[in-house]
Amino acid sequence: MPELPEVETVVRSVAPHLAGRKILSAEFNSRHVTPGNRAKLAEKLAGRTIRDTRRRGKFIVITLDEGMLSIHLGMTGKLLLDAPRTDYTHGVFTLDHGTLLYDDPRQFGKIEWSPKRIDKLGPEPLEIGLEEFTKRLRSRKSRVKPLLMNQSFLAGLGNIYVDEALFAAGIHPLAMASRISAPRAAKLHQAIQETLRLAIEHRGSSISDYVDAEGRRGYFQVMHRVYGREDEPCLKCATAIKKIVVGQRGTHFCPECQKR
DNA sequence: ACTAATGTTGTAGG
DNA sequence: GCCTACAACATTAG
Repeated sequence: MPELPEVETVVRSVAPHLAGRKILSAEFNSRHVTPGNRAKLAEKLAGRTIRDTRRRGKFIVITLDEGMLSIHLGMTGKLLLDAPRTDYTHGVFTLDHGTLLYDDPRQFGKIEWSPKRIDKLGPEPLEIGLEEFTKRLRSRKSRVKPLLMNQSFLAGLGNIYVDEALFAAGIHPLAMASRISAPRAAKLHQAIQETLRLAIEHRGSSISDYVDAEGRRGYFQVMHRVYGREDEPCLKCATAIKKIVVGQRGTHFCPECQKR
C-alpha cells in the first residue's frame, strides 16, 4: 500500500485526530510488526501524550511528550481511526478520545520506538533541489530504477512512482545513473516532484486495498500511465507498454518513449 | 499449483 | 564501500 503519497495521505488524515491525545494503553500481538519486547513497548507508550504526527520517507513518525514512535506500513499496513478490529489487527492504541488500529495482513510493516533506520534515509524527494539531485544522481554507478528505489538515496519513492516518474521523464529504467545528462536529470527531478504532488492531490493509489486512516480510497491509480498497464497502448505513442524485471521488481515502461 | 503483489533486510559474490 | 542477485518474511488474488 504505501509509498510517499499514500503515507502522506494517511498522515494528513490521522494527524489532526491525534494531536494532543493521550495514549491510555497500547497492545501488540505480532512478533513481525513489533519485534522485541512487545509488552515493554506498550508499557513505554501508556500515559504518553501525542505532540504531532509527520511523515519522513515512507515512515509515519509520532512525536510524544517523551520519545517517538515510528510506523512503517510495509506492503499491506493500514492505520485506522475508530475502526473495528479484524483478524489482521496487530496494534491497538486506546486514546483518551477514540482508538487507533494498526492492521496488516502480511505483517511486513513495523511499529518501533525511535528506529535508527530513519537516520539512514536520504533526502525528501519533494524538498531536494535540482543541483543536489543532479550531483547525487550522476555520482552513482547504478541503474536508475534501483537507485531511485533505494531509500538512502531518496526517501519515499517505491515501485509505482519510480515507474511513473521514469515514464514522465522519458528515461529507460535500466539507464546508468552516472550517464544521465544534466538536462535529463533536470527532467527527472521535475517528473518525480510532479508525479508525487499529483498523486498526493489524488490521495494516493489504491491498487488493492489501500485506504487512509478514515477508510477512504485514493484515486491516483486511474491516472497511472505505465504501472499495471502491460500490453496496453502507451498514452503518448500507442506502443504497447512493456513489463520487465529490474532489481527483482516488476517494471513497466514504454519502449518507444523510454529508449536506452 | 503457481505467480506476483505499493517493502525491507541480510547474505554472498564481484 | 558500492553494486547485483537472491532468499526470506506472511498473506491474498488471479
